Amino acid sequence: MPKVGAARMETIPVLAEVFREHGYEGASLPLLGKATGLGKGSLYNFFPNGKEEMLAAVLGEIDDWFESNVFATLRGAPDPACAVRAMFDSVDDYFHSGRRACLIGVLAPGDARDRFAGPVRAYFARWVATLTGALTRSGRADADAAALAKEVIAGIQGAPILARALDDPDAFGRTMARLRAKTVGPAS
Amino acid sequence: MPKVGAARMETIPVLAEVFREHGYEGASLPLLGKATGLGKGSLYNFFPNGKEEMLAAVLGEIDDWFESNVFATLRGAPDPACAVRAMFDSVDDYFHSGRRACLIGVLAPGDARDRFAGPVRAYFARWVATLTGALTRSGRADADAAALAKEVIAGIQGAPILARALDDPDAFGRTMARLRAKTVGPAS
DNA sequence: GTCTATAGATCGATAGAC
DNA sequence: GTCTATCGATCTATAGAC
Repeated sequence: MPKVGAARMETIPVLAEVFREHGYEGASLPLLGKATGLGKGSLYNFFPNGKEEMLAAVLGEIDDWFESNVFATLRGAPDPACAVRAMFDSVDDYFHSGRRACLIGVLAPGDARDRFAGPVRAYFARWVATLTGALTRSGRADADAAALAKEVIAGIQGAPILARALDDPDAFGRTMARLRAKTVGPAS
Repeated sequence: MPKVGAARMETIPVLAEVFREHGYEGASLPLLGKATGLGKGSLYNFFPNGKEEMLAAVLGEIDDWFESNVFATLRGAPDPACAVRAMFDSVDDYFHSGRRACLIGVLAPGDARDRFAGPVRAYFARWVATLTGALTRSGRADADAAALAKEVIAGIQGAPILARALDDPDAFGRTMARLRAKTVGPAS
């Protein structure tokens, strides 16, 4: 049962950035403490199970953010094409226009992959399903919608990797624009 | 100056798989030793600078592999569209049809990113440049070719992430097929 | 060239003062 | 609730026997 509390909640985005920039193994407790301004004692007070619980809290918050800002709109919007456009805007915002690394990609290796495979898989499965649904309602055939959804999400995952490797955030924006145009036409 | 030798060269692909599966921080010397069947002494004999030199050797071999199997063909082939199709075949082979993680994505976080940013950037820049060239020669306008190249490479980076997260290698193959069709038409 | 032993540093986690 | 002190484990890297 996770603890709740304003102080604890405020640390989660800070912890998230450390995991993003250093990976799970690389995010040491001194590093996490320095970023949050808390000592180890305080961190263990908020997260009794240590790093594993910190990352779980981070993933939970990411999940909530996407549920509120992306999935809910994709599912419920009266105009599915408009919802997909909003998804691209939210994603661009989330990845800081290509300057922010993808936490999920960072969790790919190591123990973290094994321990968090379930939540990560659920997150992507939900994204694929809701995007496929919106594309279907916007008039695409089922099989085409599913394949396009996966292609778009793969592109969204790969674009920050390429943009950061090239040190060219613009590469992210242009790839997003192309994916958007391919799914629901040019930006509204 | 890197050492050379058959025994050293044979360890490099093994080291590569460990880095892929565990990341740079997670690939401990006991793990690397277990995978190669060598003790720490032997590893340091081959790679006096330790893990950093091991990863440099791995990246160098990946670079050579792409240079020989992908970039050279993209640059020199008389039929550029055919060369792009060959690129997709090579990439599918390289990523073991979506079951293999991308080492570059794994290096995104941590010290490894800072230390190897130069080679990683050069690798992607070369890929973008050679693919853009081939697409241009196949008849696309310069700006379109450059943007499409980045979109394709971003998709190639993201597809293994999605496929592995969903535990669905087929998602990789289908995304590759869509990207291929978009650039040079359906498989020959 | 390959091994074992070990140094020196850092890690995650705990205990206990305040 | 936040801190410091500290434990035991693990890590990278080195030294030296064979």
